[in-house]
Amino acid sequence: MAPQQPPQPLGIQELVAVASELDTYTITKKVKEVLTDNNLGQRLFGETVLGLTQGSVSDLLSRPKPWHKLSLKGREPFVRMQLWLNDPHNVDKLRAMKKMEKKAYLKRRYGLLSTGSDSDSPSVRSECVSPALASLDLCPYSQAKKIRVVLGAEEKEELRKAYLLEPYPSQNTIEVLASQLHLKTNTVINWFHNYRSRMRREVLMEGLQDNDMDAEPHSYSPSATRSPPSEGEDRRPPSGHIHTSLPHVKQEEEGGELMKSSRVQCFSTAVQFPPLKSEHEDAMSGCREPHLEGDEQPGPGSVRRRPPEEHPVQARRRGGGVWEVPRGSASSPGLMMSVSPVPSSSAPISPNPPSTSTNHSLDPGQLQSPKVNRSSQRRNEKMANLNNIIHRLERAANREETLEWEF
DNA sequence: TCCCAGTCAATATT
DNA sequence: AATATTGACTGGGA
Repeated sequence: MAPQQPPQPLGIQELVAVASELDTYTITKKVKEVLTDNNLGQRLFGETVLGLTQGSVSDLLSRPKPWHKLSLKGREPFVRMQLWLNDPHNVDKLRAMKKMEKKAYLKRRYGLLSTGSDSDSPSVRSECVSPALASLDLCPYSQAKKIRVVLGAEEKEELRKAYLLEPYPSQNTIEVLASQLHLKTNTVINWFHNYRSRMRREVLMEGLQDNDMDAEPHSYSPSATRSPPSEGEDRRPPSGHIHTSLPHVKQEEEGGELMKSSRVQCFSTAVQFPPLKSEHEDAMSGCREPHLEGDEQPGPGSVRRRPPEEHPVQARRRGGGVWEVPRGSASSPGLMMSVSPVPSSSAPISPNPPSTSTNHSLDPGQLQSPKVNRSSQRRNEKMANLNNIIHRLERAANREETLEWEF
């Protein structure tokens, strides 16, 4: 479908490699803003621009990891986002794409041609009958949707407790847990992997935002126990430097630059990364400003449908359609994302050897290192503020309907 | 073989 | 309908 999407030969990777530090938080914030403002969904954006599925996009947008904590691969989506933000026609293209999808959908739906059967809208094609009974598989292709294991609240609670005691359970512990909870050992293993990983990220997020952001409680586990991974973590606050505000999407920036290297040609040459520091503020200048503005905006939904489903994943996977702005004219080899003098710790990830320490177990619940203190203090202030507002609202409301205001 | 970062994709929530 | 959550997988590194 994608209009002109020559697979986008790798190139991003090169870009990523030379990209200077990007402020992932600001980027995602901006992206969310643009998407909601224009009524564009994550699915469309993800599949078209990032080559990722909706769930991944949601995850990425809501809890971006700081640049220096990302691996090369992890940086890719952010580079794409930045590229997209810099593309003056980003929204138009996405809209066009949306329109095309809709058209295609209608076509299928009402058989304006295609192989009739309107029955296909959402994922039909799985005449394979119910995933459940109806034969375990049989269906040549569809391996009967894999049934998703859903851990019960109780099980999760147990696992969490176990995690607090042993973030890195031994094979034996795992076995015990598995049998105790009646789960497959793999499920337990996966759970620990996922939990550790998400917990880690959660902590990163705290350090990152904390600054602006509203007092939204973004806690990983809905229910109780939250345990900040006590790992050594060298976490640093936000990706510190980097200007706080991205240039408004469509704003021309000065110089043209682009890479025209034979294979990187796929990128909109006109685009360029934001004026990342470079200039003079070089090294540390950081500190984001307290800018906070409302982000998020309820974007009333609109047309949307399920993907045509070619092949679930594969289809788009392949750079399915990453923007590319032909325009090869005026180009100057420079990449733009200035490879700032200080690639910051070029190291993608900070290895924090978990293994070594066994003393992970501490009651995460409370103890917080000074670093966390600052943020929690801030949070408390915000909380207090919110409570205050709520309180006043309540009082105001009470004047009218006393009852309904039970919180 | 173990861990992790990234993702997918089925479900849950909004 | 759109977005968020989360168990399972994949590919890399040590």
